[in-house]
Amino acid sequence: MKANYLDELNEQQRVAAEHINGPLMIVAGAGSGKTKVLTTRIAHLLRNGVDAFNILSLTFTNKAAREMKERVEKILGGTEARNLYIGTFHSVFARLLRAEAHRLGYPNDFTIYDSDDAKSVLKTIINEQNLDDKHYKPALVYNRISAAKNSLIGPEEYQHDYAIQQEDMRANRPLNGKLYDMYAKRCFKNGAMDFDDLLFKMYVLLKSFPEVLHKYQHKFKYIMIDEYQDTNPAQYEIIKLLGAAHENICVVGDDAQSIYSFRGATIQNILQFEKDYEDAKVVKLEQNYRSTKSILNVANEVIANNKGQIEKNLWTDNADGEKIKLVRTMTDNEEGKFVADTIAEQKLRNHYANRDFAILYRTNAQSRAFEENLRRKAIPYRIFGGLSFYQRKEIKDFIAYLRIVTNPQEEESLKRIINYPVRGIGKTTIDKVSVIANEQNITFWNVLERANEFGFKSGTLEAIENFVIMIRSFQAMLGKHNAYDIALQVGKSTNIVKELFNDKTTEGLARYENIQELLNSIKEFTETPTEDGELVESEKSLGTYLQQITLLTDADKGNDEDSDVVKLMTIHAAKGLEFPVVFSVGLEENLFPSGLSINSREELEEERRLFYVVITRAKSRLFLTYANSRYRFGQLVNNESSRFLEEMPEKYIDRSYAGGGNVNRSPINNGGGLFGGNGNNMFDRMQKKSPTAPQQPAGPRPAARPVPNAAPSNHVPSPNFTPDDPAIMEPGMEVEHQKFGFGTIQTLEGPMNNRIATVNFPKGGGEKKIMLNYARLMIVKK
DNA sequence: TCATCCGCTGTTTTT
DNA sequence: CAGCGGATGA
Repeated sequence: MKANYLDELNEQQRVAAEHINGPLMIVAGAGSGKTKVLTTRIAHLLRNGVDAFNILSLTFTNKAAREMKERVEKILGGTEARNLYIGTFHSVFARLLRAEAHRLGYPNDFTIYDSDDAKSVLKTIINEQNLDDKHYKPALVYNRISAAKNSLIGPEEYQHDYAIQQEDMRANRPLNGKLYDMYAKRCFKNGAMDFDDLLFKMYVLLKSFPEVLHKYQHKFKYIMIDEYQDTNPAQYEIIKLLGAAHENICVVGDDAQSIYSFRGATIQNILQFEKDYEDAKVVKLEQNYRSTKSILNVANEVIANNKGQIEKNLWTDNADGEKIKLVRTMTDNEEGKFVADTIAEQKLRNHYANRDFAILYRTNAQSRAFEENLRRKAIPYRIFGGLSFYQRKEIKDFIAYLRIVTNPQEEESLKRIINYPVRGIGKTTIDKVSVIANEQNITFWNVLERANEFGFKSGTLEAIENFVIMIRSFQAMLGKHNAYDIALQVGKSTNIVKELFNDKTTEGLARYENIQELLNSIKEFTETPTEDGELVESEKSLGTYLQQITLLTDADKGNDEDSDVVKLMTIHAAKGLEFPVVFSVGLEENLFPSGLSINSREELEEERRLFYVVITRAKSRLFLTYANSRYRFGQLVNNESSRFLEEMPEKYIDRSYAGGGNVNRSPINNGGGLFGGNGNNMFDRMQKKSPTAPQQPAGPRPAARPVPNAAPSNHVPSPNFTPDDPAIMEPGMEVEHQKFGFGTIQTLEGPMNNRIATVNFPKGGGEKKIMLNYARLMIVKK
């Protein structure tokens, strides 16, 4: 261990890192070095005699967990660090449940359902109940169930809770509770837990088995929780139980970055920490080491619009840096083009590498315009999130086989593969098996095993029997062979690999490659040495592998973090990360803030925190972009700029960049040809397209609309019309306006960021007041 | 039983 | 503009 590990910390950081016993809350502002503090604190604990086996550190993402592990290893060296329990809530609990699930009546090799699996089960149940799945949409029902579980409300309680029942009645879905009950029973029968069960069942386990609780209380004497502001009631209660014996709970969080309430997180957990633990020590980390002053000041001012925060004053010693660039484009595609062009430009001009850029958006669907334009410019990029590798059809199909090998009672997967590849067991047969299974109260697999008892047609019976024999042959390999060998055998026996290999279409090829990648990942899994085998004996088993990958998101795939690519992801996915140059895109009403969140103060504040998060991802340069119109549902819709833009202090904003708020030209080529390069600038086109378009010509929504009223003269703008920066305009100059033609500036008034010019247009209707932020003028003669 | 085509419907955010 | 589910015909 490095001797001077505490030396690199500032005073507050050091106070936090040196705290050993008793509850501790670290309020860590964005970029204030909380990971450093956490990792140093772990080192400090060990230095002071705490056993690594007694430390539990919980994070929200695998990425955060991995980073923490790596950094701890750097301080400690690998061997000691290996004994620490560091992981996400979900993965750690899955691991514990793997050792204890039998107590709850689940197989220890229980299957973990991702949300697609869960919705699929729900859909089956809804249909079995003869309910309309257009009304009882699986996704909606799933959300209700998920919310309930995250609040530790079981099916019984759900059905007897008056308020909940009222809500469901009002939504005209009174049977949600019954569906919840049936869903829970079906999952149990399938030997499966969904994501929320990993928390819910963990709680039930600790609550119902005092000896288990005692065991883990004793084991985890020191508990640390990152991103505490994002914990939900289930997580909160589990932590409370686990920590009750020693109360060595250290939570780190930032209420300003709470962005997961849709997942049941409640900001109350962090706000109440001091009340929960009366002797809690509170340390605030207020120095930001990440961003420039401009960026940080904007972030601070924006977040000040939210109520009820923990008081803190985030500051930085860093340089002022450049102003934040605000850029408006006509369409989503132009937005993509602007970003790609600017990345190319910044690379040249400021010697950035691809990896220095991040494009961050509110919804995954926005990625396309950026992808296309980056590809066009041959800029390598990678999208994080979206459809996970493990959600692809061919991968899910293959994994379904593996799941059945370890857990044949799991019906969802069985139905997936029973006729894939096609082996003559169609829908009719599957339905029949389902009905028999329900009637006889046995599993789907049991029916298949005993197919000869149920009068299937001989051809069908034969197909079923062959299927059963094949699955059994895989199962026979368990224990004797590792996960990779079994997977290989599955690929061979089922002909899946060969079939995909022979499919020479582009999609077929891609699918083949994906399967190869899956096989490789399994191989890698079996060949990587285990981290520790303390709680689970066979870490390399197929069962472990399956549980692990379900909890993996696309962002976790591969450790190619160092690869030199531009990163695209949602703002949610970017939390905890930092980039030299950030593009925060799609800053429009109904998109960011989301149209679904603008009706309540709470939700709007969460969107604002999201805006805060995206701003604070940037180290030195930040671009904010929005488009006048973009495709949604295949339809072009007009957008107002985001209300959040109005909350930014004007003095840190540069609207002059490439046609943003003020002037439509690039500082580089001085010609506004950044987009399209057709010499036809955006403002020009917009005016021609819709002179009275409802959207504002530029800038965040102005209080009063400055559009000159009607009677536009038929002035045709000069072909080289390029608006100039209002800052350099002076009375007496001759200028051109797109509609009013040529004129002379009479007076200038108002602050720089909102200058109003009085211009006399001899042919354009005489004297006009022009708000320069919204209507552009080109200087003709000084 | 299976393949193809048409039409509908949906967009937050994630472990 | 997807992607999916349902209907339809072979």
